[in-house]
This record gives sequence, C-alpha cells and structure tokens, in this order.
Amino acid sequence: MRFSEFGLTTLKEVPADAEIVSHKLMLRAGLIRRLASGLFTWMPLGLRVLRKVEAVVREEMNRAGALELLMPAVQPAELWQKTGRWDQYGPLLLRMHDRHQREFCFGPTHEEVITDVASRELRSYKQLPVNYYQIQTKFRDEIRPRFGVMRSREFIMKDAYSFDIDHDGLEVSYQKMHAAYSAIFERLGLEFRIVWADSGEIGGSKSQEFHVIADSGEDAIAYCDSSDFASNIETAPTFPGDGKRAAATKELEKIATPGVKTIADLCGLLGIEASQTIKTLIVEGDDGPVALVLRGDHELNAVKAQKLAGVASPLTMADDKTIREATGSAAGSLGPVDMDLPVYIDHAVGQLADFSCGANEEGFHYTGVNFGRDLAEPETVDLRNVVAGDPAPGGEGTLSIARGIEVGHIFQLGTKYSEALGATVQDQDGKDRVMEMGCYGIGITRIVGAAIEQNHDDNGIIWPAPLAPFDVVLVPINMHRSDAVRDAAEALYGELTDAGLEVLFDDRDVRPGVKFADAELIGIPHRLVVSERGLGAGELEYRHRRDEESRNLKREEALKLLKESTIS
RNA sequence: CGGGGCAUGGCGCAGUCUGGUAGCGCAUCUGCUUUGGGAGCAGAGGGUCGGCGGUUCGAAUCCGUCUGCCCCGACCA
Repeated sequence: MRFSEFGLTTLKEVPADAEIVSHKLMLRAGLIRRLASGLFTWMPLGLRVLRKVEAVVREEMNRAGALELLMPAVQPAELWQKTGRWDQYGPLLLRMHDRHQREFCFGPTHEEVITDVASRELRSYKQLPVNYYQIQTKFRDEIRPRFGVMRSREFIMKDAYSFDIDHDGLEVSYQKMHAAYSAIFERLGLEFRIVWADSGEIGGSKSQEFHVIADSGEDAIAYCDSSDFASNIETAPTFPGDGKRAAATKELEKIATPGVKTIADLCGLLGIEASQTIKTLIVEGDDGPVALVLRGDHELNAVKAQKLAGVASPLTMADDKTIREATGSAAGSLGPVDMDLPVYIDHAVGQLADFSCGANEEGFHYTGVNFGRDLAEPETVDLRNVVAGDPAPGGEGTLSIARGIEVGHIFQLGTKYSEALGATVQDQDGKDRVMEMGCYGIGITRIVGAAIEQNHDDNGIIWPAPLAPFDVVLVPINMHRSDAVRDAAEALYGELTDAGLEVLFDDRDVRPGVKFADAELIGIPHRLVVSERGLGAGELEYRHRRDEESRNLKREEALKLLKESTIS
C-alpha cells in the first residue's frame, strides 16, 4: 500500500474526551473515529488490525472443530420472552418495533437465537457434540460507554455455543474452548490470565474469564503467588478466621462524635486504624432492610451479598429514609449493637476485639465493642472483596491483586436456554433429552484496545506481529529529489510485496521526521529506510519498532531478515 | 439512572465573571526556501460561538429551557 493513496490522517493532538492510552493512540493513529457515544467507525488502518484479530480467532475456532455460521443481528421479542430475558435484561437491551408494531431487539448476545436454531436443526444424539460460532456486531446500550473501543455500545464479538447430550459432554466441549482461547491469546501475543468468574446475567454454573493484564483494566483479579488459583475479585472467596480472637481489654463506652460521618472521620477523631472499626451498610431485602457489617477498611462485594438469603438481588443500597425508619439513625452512625434488623457479619469482623462502631444515634459511636459481651457471638459470612495478602483458597499462599481487561469469557450454561426453548434430541433409547449448552465469547474489538494498552511507548503503538496492519514500513528519504532513492524504493516495494509481505510504502513528499513519527505512531513492526547515503554503501537501514537503534544491512541481508521474520 | 463538568472553524484551546465588529496553536490550500526526527517565511480558505426562547439599542458573554458529550458510581466481550 502506498501511503499517499491510503488516506491515513494522523493527529498530533488528542481529542479531549480520550482518557486511556489505547483510546488516545487509536484516535491519533487514525484507527477509529467516533460517531456518537459508544459508536465508532473503523477506518482503513484500524480495520486491517481488526481483520487480523478475526483471522486468528477464526483459525483457532475452526481448528477446535467449531462451525462458523451467521445469525441475524435483529431478533424477535418472542424468543426473549420465552427465556424470560425480555424483562430481565432491562435497558441494556436496545428494543425496536417493525412497521407492524412487532417487537424486536438488536442482539446483545445470541443464546436465544442459537438455541432456536439448534432445536430445529438437531434431532439425534448422533449429531452431537456441535459447537456453532459467529463473528458479529452486537449492541448493548451500556449505561456508561467509555475508554473508546474497550467499552463501546456497538462492538464485534465472536460468540460460540456448544451443544452436548449430557454434562460430561459439556465438560469436554468447555475444555476444548478453554484450550482454543488460550491458543488464541498466545498467538495474539498478549499477556493474559485465566480467572474464575461469576456467571452473572447469562446464567449457568462454571465460568472462567480471560483477562489481558493492564493497569487500565476495569476488573480487579486476585491470584495466588504459589498456586494456579486466579479469580475475578467478584468471586474470590474469603474465609472465616482461625478463631483466635484477642480477648476484650476495654469496656464498652459510648462517646460523642459530632459531625463524624465516615470511617476516615472516626479514625481521625479517635486516632485509630480503619481496621479497628466496622461499618454497617443497609441494603434492600426481601422482607425489609438488611444490615451488612464489614471491617472499616474493607469493601462490600455486591456479587456475594446479593446471593445471601433475604437480600435483594440485584443489590440495592437502602435510601436515607429507609435507613432512618429502620434504625432511628442516619447512615454514618450505624452499628450492629442492639440493631433490630437481620444482620450479616463478615468473617473478618468476627476476628475483631475492642473495636469501634456507630451507636445508632446520630453523633454517637461506641468504642471497646466486643463480641460475646456487647454483641452475640457472630455467625460470619463472606461479604467483602479480597485484598492483597489474604490467604488463597486451598490453604497455601496469599493473594495478589492485578487489573485486567476481560477479553474472553467461557460459561457452562447447562439447560437454562435449551429447557426454555425446547431444544431436545433423541438419545440412544429414543427418549427426548434436553441438550447441555456452553457459551463462549471473545471481544474482537476490545482486543485491539487491550493489545495497545499492553504494547505501546511514548511514540505510539507497538503492534505484536500477528496484529500489525502492515509487516513493514518502507521509508525513502528525499525520494522526490533523488531518482536513485526512488528507483531503489520502488524496486524494494515490488519485491517485498511479491514475497507476500504487507508493505506500507511511505511515498509522501514530506520531511523524514514526519515519516518516522508516523511510522512509530501507527506501530509497524519493521522499518526499512532507503537513503542516498545508504545506497552509496549498498546498504539499507533496518530497525524493529522495539529496537533502540537502527542498523545498516546489505540489501540482500535485509530482505532475507524481513522475509524470515514475517513468515506466519 | 444519581452526582460533577463541558459545549466557540476538522482537532486542541482563549474570550464568558465585567454585553459593544470572534481570536490563538495545530491541521488544510497557494508560493518561495528547506530536506535524516512532527521545518521557515509570506499569503489564503474555513466558525449563524450546540438548539430554541427571553432580557437588551446591541448577546459567544446575562436568564430560562432542551440536546449532546465527558468524568465518578451500579453492568459486561
């Protein structure tokens, strides 16, 4: 491709709305342009990268025996009503009407449609197992689209769905996808981690996420430094303490704490650590409000809390009025002592002695609170997010926390959808059996952003070879004044292209600095410079995007190196 | 959806408080010079200042209202 014909516009300055580095670089390098909130056009350069991701995903899915098909993006409401998700999905689902006022949605995912397809297509256990996949545009009307392509409303997903006769079969299909996903992210050159996850809205039992490790990631993941345990922080468990609680040394004392509203206020006033305080949160419950009690320095885990008996799901914090009616006090002065509500106490709180908490009276707190004396001995539950240093499951090692970008997710769905939509096959005995399903997603567009988060420097993007929009950028110096340079560059362009390399030939009549800056910004792995100086010595200048320095190579050496390093 | 902020040539911003002929940088176009790390000089084009309504002799500026966008919280590939 000749740069002069490629229509690429790069930016020196970044639009003010870009927050994270991948978003900025994607705009500056001309990969994407924004149309509206959460909607992006993939410009020619960006589309080349997107196609590379798709190609790798497609190859590995095919290798794993999955069958590509393509379902409609627009789906009839009836299917969603049958599975109950028409009502459950809420505003995330983009709904619309056709001219006959029939209801449709723009598919945010395709469990309903694929299960309908499978129920019509699959008759016999002999047709199983089968795994259908597609690469397609989805739409989710996200509450808050952000970070460019990382969390857009319209995005491209590879979604796959497996059908098996029984759970053992599902396990096999699931493990195949586990292996295929690992192969995909390996090939894409990404540093990733597989973590246990909550299956959330989609439903089902077993579920794992594939995270690209990056500080800008929206998810926190907990992993063990001495075992292979890794989990989304949503589901990483905490454990009851060893029961060795310190003995009470202080008397219960009620003290005036005017104006104290937060844990930080309380610690400041009393000169104690947050870990010696507890906080009491009031949430909506099935039969009135419920109190959740955590150590002052810990965070509530919503996924865990909403699974507790009597707690409303999704988790909803009670409003001020409800709190006042239920406790007689305002948030900021709450505590479990003499609290007349169902109370759940976190494991870590059960380990405390001589702690401080609100007195359920505005402007007053207790200090020297102890279980077994001021409060009943607690039955504790797992309520909080793990923190670095917590013990890992299995009893060995401790947890560390990292940030991750979720680029893939695999689920064992079981029969939730096949049951609802009557997707059955006949087994060996001629009896109808509901098929066991798995579903497997990869965020194609998100991968592009995630790859940049992991591979960039101050000058721009550094594409891993399998994602690069071009293999080589060919930079002639002063080509428009030197016939020798022009001829040499044209010849190289032809030769490299004929050898099957994807070459970006920067034939623009601009100063060398501009070409170098653009080449680095858009992140082409190999750079070959043709200059009069080098030609005199029979040499070309080669530099890899990751190299510090360039080196001079004989023409034939350079060609050989390029041809060898880009064989895929 | 709750809380905060922003909206002025393609992009980044100033001007708004204190109403009086819309400005700067980048980008674009023309010419000359320059040519190994985002060139210099000279010139040019491009904005009904987000929409609507109001106050005023006069509104980018004041008031009202609507819309869009961004950031912080609950969702997910």
